[in-house]
This record gives sequence, structure tokens and C-alpha cells, in this order.
Amino acid sequence: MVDPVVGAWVLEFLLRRRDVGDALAGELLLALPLPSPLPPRLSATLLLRRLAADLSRRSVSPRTLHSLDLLHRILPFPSLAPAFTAVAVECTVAPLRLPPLSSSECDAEFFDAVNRIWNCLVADLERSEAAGLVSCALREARMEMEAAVVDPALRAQLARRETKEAALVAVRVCLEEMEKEMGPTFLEAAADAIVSCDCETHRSLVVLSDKLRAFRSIGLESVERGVEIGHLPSKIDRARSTVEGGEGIKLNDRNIEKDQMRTDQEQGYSVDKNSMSCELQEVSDHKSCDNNYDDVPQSGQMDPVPPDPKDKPSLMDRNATAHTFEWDSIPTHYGKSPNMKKEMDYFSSMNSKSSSSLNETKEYVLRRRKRKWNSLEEETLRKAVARYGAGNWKLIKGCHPEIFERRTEVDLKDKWRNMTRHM
DNA sequence: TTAGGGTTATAC
DNA sequence: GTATAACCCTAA
Repeated sequence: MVDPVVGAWVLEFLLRRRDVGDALAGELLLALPLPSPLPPRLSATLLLRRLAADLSRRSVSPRTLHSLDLLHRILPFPSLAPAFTAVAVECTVAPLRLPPLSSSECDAEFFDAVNRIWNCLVADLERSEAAGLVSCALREARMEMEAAVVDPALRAQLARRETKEAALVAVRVCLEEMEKEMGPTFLEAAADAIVSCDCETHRSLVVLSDKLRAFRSIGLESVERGVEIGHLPSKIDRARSTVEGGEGIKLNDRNIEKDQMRTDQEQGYSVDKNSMSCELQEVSDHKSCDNNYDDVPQSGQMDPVPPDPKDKPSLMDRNATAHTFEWDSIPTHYGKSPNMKKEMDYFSSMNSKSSSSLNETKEYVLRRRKRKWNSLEEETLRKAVARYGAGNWKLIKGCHPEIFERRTEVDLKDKWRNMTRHM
């Protein structure tokens, strides 16, 4: 099984290649073992891929805005602020141009967007550590949007403005600058460093260097065939291989000391579980994955005697959730799946079965990282309950897939219970 | 799919 | 240590 750190290096390298399509990128994301939480550089790379995908589709959506927000929390580059402002404006103004809607319906959508984006999201940003995104231009835009709420003439003027083109240009500029700022990938930097080193004693590193060079030069179709770097397993293959103790991907000879290669800290990687904020771990639709850094679960302890599955647990027995360790996020397809729970179970079982440090005869339930509800989510839930009624959680989630992307129907129900508990 | 009880994490 | 939010489990 390839080390998750190496998996992160390989994935970063591949995601930065323009000729790796989104479909292949998605497969790689599922196939490669990755550290949890993801290294910031890899998180940023994933977000940049997402922005590039939006650009290629000429799509400017709340998802784009979210990507920029998350990127800023990882790498607070100055070019993010203008892009964020331009995208926020476009996301607000776009409803005014919806052709099938009547004027009043467009206005209603616009008011809702002003509330979601400017009154909730931007207001949250101003209070949070992401305040760097809050520029003078953003404040001016906010004033203009708020003025347009009460001024039909200004709304008409906004509807005619080329805000989408401005947003696309700003995102493109931001993307180019960030890719430039990030420099070469870790593998490329490592390969260059190794090649420039004439130390004879590091023969194994030179072997790796040759492999990396070869890897850089081979066509992606070879990668897709999985021949040059070993078998790239499908999701099912991977699950099977982890259960059966299969090898998975082989990139290099494992006689290379891991520590020799772990210069990732200098490269901006962090393998410290606690060093990343909650939001960073939600970055860009990650999967949960094996984590070989910690040999013990983050929370909870192993039960020395696994319960007999035939025995119905007593109410006094400790809940299975006590045997937990956190997984960090819901993967890309998770929120889009018709059955999130099944996928959660799938990833949970994959983690519990593939964690080499655990006794594989035991089962552990992964517990999601706690995510505090932000005011946008709360406000949306409040309005949705007023509109559709409490109890229609699936409908509510379905009506706001972007906002509740990482919440389950049960989460909505629980949150509403909390919100109404003390009323 | 939902409601309700239970568990865990976290802020104070 | 306590209160509470977030999350999980399970019966209906």
C-alpha cells in the first residue's frame, strides 16, 4: 500500500497537469491513499482544479465563491480578493437576468441572493479570519447591492452590466497568479533537487529521480492504463485490495527512507492533524482516507473484546459511536448521491478496514468532524422551514443543495431541534 | 425518511 | 464539571 504522503505528492503532481481530465482526476482522488487532513498544498490544488473547471464551463456560481473563500483560508493571496468580489457580484446579479422569470420573481431571487451572499456570507467573513477577502471594492459592492434592493432603476442597471465576464476574467487572473505563486509541485521540486545533487551515496534517490522524470514524460494514457506506475485501482478494487492486503499503487522502491523524502514541511505541507481548521478539511470535496500518522484513533478507544454481532446490545451498553475516529469531509459525490448514508458507510468501512494499525477484526464507526453551522445555513434553514414546514428535511436539503452540501437531512432535523429547543 | 433518544466534542 | 451543539443509532 502506498504511503498516504506519497499519494498526496502524486495527486498534487497529476492535478497540476493540464492534460489530466476531470474524470481521471476524480478517479485518482478516489484511488490514491491520502493523509487526513489533506496537506494544504493539495487542498489548494484541488480548489484550483475546481476553479479551472468552472472557468472551462464559463460557470460562475456560489460554488465558485465557496472555492475562493476556502482557497483564501489556505493561501491568502492578494489576487483572491478581487476575484471574490467579482464572483459575489455576479452571483447576486445573475438572478436579475433569468429570462423565464417575471420581473417580480427576478427581484425576489435578487433579494434572496443579497441576503445570502452579502448579509450572511460577507458579514461572516468580516468577523472571521478570512477578513483578508474583505476589500474596499467588496464593501463598495455590498453598498451597491443593498442600494439596489430599494432602487429598481439600479437593479435594471446592474442587470445590464457585464458582471459575468468581469467575474470570469478575475477568476482567470487569480488562477494564473496562484498557480504561478505555488511554484512547482513537490515531486518536481524533489526531482530537480535530486538531479542537482551529486552525492553518490544517494543512489536510491537517483533511481527515484529517474522514475519521476520518466513519469513526467509519459503520456497520460499510460497512467490511465496504470502500467507505468502500477495498477490504479478502482474504488471497488481499492476496497478489495485493502481488505485483502493488496499492494495498490507502486510508485517507487520502498527502500528509500521515508524521512529522506519528508521535506514536505519545508514545501508547505503539514501532516499535523490539528494544524488545519475545520473549513480546510472540508475543502473541495475530499474523500476520507487512511491515516498512517497516528496509530491510535483520534477519539475513543479500541474495545478489547468485540461484541458478538448476534447479541442485541443492551440499552446500557456503550453506543457504537464511542468507538470512533473522525473522518474529515464528505467527498465530492457524497452530497450528490441519492443515499449519503450508504456512502458514509462505504467510506467508514473502507477506513476501518484499511487502517493497518487497527485490529482488522474489529469495526469502528467514523464520526464526522464537528462543523459549526454558519449564519447562512441557519438563515436558509429558518426560511426553508417557514416555507416548506418542519419535517420536510429531504425537500429542504434538495432545495438548497449548495448551502446544505455537507449536511444530511438528519443534520437539518437536529439543527432545527437545537434552534427551537430554547424558544 | 423521519423522530427521538443517546453519545461525543467543545466552550465556558 | 456543566451546558450545549453536533453527530450517531435505530425504530417506525
